[in-house]
Amino acid sequence: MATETVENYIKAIYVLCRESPSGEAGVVRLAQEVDVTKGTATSMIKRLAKLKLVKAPRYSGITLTATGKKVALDVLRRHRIIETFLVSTLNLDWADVHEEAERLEHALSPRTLDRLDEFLGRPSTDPHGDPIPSASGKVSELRGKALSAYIKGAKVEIVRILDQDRAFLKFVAQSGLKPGVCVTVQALSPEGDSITLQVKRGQSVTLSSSAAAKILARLQ
Amino acid sequence: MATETVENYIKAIYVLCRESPSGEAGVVRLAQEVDVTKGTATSMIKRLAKLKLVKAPRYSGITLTATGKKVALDVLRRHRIIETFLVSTLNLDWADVHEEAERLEHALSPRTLDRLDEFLGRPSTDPHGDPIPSASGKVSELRGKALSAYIKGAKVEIVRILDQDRAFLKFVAQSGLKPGVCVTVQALSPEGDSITLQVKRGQSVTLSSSAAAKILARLQ
DNA sequence: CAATAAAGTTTGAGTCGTCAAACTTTTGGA
DNA sequence: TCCAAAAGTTTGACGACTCAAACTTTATTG
Repeated sequence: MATETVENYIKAIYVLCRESPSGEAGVVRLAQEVDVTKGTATSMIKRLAKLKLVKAPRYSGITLTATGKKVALDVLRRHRIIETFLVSTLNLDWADVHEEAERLEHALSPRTLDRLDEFLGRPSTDPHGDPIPSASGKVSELRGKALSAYIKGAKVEIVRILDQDRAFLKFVAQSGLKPGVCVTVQALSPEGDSITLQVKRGQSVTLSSSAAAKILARLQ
Repeated sequence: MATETVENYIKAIYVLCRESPSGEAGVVRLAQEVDVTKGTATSMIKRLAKLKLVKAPRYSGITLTATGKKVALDVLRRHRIIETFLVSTLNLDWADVHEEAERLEHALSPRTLDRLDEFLGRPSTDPHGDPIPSASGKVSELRGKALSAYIKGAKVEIVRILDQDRAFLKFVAQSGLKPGVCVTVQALSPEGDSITLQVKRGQSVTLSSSAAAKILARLQ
């Protein structure tokens, strides 16, 4: 069984690979993500390579092996089920649950996880709209385009927020932009680099396009 | 903040002190409890003493300081609330939840714990009948005498099982002796060193008196 | 294309928690 | 009372994880 630290590295590598266009993770970003120095990250990567969880040619990008990917999806599944529980059952704040799940995800047996999943009604996404991998390790990474990609007048449903940063989530929630909410694109300002949304009658929000890029939505 | 390992040692010391007539814990028993060698236990005790969590004069008994006791009760509170959740909400087996709670208890923030406690309706005991310390660190260790202390014909209610061993709990549950259940003492056999209980009409169980000593009950 | 910045690696050292094995102190009978 | 067994301690070593700082390789850009 992978140690807690190993699981955290693997999860971070998975996320970084998703984010990067090349599909590879870098040492410096990884070190940031798991909050260690780059030297530490390098030496851990060596261990992960020895464990056959990652492929990491010297001075080159890091990728997960099939085994590594399995571990990552398993951790992610645990993480997202826990987040769902914390929000929908314990009514914890949407923006606060990430750190909490971060700790709990390593302490849950498969059996308890399954019971929790059952209790929650086998949800397919977590409160941020992130898809929950199946027990067998499948994820549907589809659904939605960035808000910034829609045209004026488009009526869309928010489906996912691509950022776990507390401050950002707090802002998003305050603006009423949780997954499931429907909004209309009211104005696009390429000069101002911003987008204005109507959330409800009489309530509208303006987002920078970098913020809008981290919010996925789909038509209607 | 105390590390996970430290918390485990403190919890074990607390439990051992309760059990022992002298109110002190010994190194060998402690080592058994946390599953390390006695040398390891000794060196950890030194660290705990440096942290002012225990008092441990050389070659003598271990006791918790006031701070240590606070830590112990805090861990115990987390442990027991989690056990309650696992049994009453997730319907996990009574006998299985101890190990699970053992891992989860270290990963729960105070806020989440409080929400969980609230969700469960602020229970005063866990599924084994063990009292849940209050958030401020109070426990009511009262309630009940060992089954073996009652006389023939006594009608009693099971209130607590003093053993977390899976096999024992499994047996106890199978016999229908969970906390809350009422039984009648049918026979006492000092020669056979056993006690026979009537659980329901037509169903009775015989326990060794050592087993009966680990089951607490109260009259009527 | 050279020089410098950025990315990545290595080295030496430290902490935490652990073990096995040798050792010392305490204790409970014969 | 004495002495083995039990309880407790010490020692030296190791694995997991970390850091700081020196170092090497790759990327960037003027």
